Amino acid sequence: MPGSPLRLVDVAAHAGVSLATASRALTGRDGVSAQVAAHVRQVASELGYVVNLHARTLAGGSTPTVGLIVHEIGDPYFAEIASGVLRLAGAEQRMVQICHSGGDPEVELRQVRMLIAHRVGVIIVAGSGYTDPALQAEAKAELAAFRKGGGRVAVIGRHNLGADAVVPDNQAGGHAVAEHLLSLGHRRIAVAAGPERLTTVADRMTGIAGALARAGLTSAESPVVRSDFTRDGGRLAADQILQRHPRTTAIIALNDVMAIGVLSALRARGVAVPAQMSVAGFDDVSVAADLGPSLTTIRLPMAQMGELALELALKPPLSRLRRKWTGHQLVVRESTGPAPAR
Amino acid sequence: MPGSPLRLVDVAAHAGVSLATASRALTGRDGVSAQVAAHVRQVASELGYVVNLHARTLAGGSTPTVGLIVHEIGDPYFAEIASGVLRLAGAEQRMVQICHSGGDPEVELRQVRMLIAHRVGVIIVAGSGYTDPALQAEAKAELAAFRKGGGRVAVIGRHNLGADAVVPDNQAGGHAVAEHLLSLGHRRIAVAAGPERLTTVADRMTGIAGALARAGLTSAESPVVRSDFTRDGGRLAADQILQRHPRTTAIIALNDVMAIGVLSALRARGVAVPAQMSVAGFDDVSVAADLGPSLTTIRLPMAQMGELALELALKPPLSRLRRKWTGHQLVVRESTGPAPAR
DNA sequence: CTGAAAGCGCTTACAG
DNA sequence: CTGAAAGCGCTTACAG
Repeated sequence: MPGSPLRLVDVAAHAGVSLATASRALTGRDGVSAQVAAHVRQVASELGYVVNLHARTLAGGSTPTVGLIVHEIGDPYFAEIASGVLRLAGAEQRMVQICHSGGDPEVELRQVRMLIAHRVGVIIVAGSGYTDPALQAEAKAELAAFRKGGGRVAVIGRHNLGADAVVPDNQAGGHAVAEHLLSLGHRRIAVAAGPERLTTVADRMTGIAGALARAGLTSAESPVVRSDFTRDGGRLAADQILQRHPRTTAIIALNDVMAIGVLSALRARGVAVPAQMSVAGFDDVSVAADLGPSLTTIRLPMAQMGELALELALKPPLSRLRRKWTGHQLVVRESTGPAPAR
Repeated sequence: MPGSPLRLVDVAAHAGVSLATASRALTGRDGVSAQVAAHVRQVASELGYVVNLHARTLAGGSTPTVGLIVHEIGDPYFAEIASGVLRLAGAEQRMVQICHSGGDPEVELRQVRMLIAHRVGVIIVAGSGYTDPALQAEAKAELAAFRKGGGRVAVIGRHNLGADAVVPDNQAGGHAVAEHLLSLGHRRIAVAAGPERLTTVADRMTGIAGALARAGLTSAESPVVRSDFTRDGGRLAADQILQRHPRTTAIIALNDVMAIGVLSALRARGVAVPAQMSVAGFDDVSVAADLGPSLTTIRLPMAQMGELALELALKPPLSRLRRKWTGHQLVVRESTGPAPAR
């Protein structure tokens, strides 16, 4: 029965109450007797009434729509986060608008503005923050105004956005992978890193560098090669490491997608993993277990992080900022092994 | 400068024209001189004006928002399709609302209704159709009414939804994988299939069955094991094949995600791929090349399919239905090899 | 607790 | 080509 959608007046008429009363009943406002409210809701659901979101929003009601900003939805890290957000949003009867930032603070700002202009009720920024707070200063100001107007915000990662945050265990995770490789006897450990400006990269590096320094490795023994946070970036980084740091016996890629690129480059060059070179990643995207060889990595609960972020945003705001740490877990698989004897 | 958003009246005042003229200028309606229109647009962009979508939609204007229904965004097949949709939508200044159907026709119907109730302008249904048209009859009726009201619809896959469609080359692709395995000398080829009611499954099966029958394989030599269209489904199917059809030398999984599960189960059981068992998938998700062993599969251009679907939906509707075939490509990698000698 | 009325920011006939 | 006015379907002060 896909007829022309019925309006709140229709529901009101059926229920024998005024438009105002019907509105109050359905929005859960008080100012209606519980009986009348229940009756109206009953009638509405029997009629299959669905509020016109645009009318509601225009009239100043709250908007249930969630805006989610990711770097790139085709990246499994973000796809899994989005999956968590969608799951919870579905249960809460909320729609989710997803947009790409490409990991570019300017695009991110544009998307934030777009979402605000479209009057979403909730904004979730996933993906890394930027080590230079200036890069997010404008977005922070926009979001502050948005919150003042009743909007809700949560971020995933260490951002400078002044919002409740789900914070991945990046530093501790970095420490853990590095310790793992050291314990296998590696003393020449290279890092395939993503862009320097990302806090995710910086934090993981901090954890790794701390562990390596404590073990007495010099910077010549633990070179860092910068590249993109993508599969191709991983390939490039691996090639550079092989060329410039030929004594390397282990590579830590700062995320799994890069690690996949690293493995691919090593295979192309005929370098056996882990016999000649150990490789570790970060995130534990769902395919990590199925790679050839399966990937040792740090597990982060991406889908849960997405749910948690939405949950945070939906809670009544506190005067102080909330911060939820995700925890992490070292998952040892085939791609890491003892350092080759020399 | 995140102040309170400015309205069209403000732009009109700045430009020295009436509200109506400003509206016509910005929506591209005619009834304004080109000069005035250009001036208004200039002023609007200088002021950073962004239309209030809800007011526009309520007033009867067209809604730029795109609704995208996928089975599950965490599945790389859908993540890659979504990536294509988001890319084009971004270029067209459109927001995309994504929701999960879980591959369940009832949920799909509910989501279609939700999107219509939320007055999106475009609906894209990705994921397989259902072999039983009755399962989509209601959704088809809803979408027909939606289109009559000016809404635009496109689907990806062979649906019974009466809409323009991007149709993956499922049957021809199925034929091609089967031929590939036959050419390698396999005569005991099992299929790890997804749910029977999905047209994607049916079409891929048809292609495979045709090739196998032409080669003279009996149904005992080419058993079909049904399971979920997931990694776990693939594991289960592989275990069953090993148990009940021990002479099998090749397994075709009806999508890559299942193939990943098959590879995983075979590894757990110590079955060498491709020495003892060849494995092929379907889709060529981006990790297929990096699995251990890398996966022979049929490549479908997922991201492009997403773009194409949105492109179709955005074109002026034709009286007849449009149908775009995707093409396919057999990608041979390490997971398939000659049938083992007996 | 309930209802009549104003108003949210647009678009679109309707006049000129 | 341009403008004044009605109306989209809600919510929310404002009266009662």
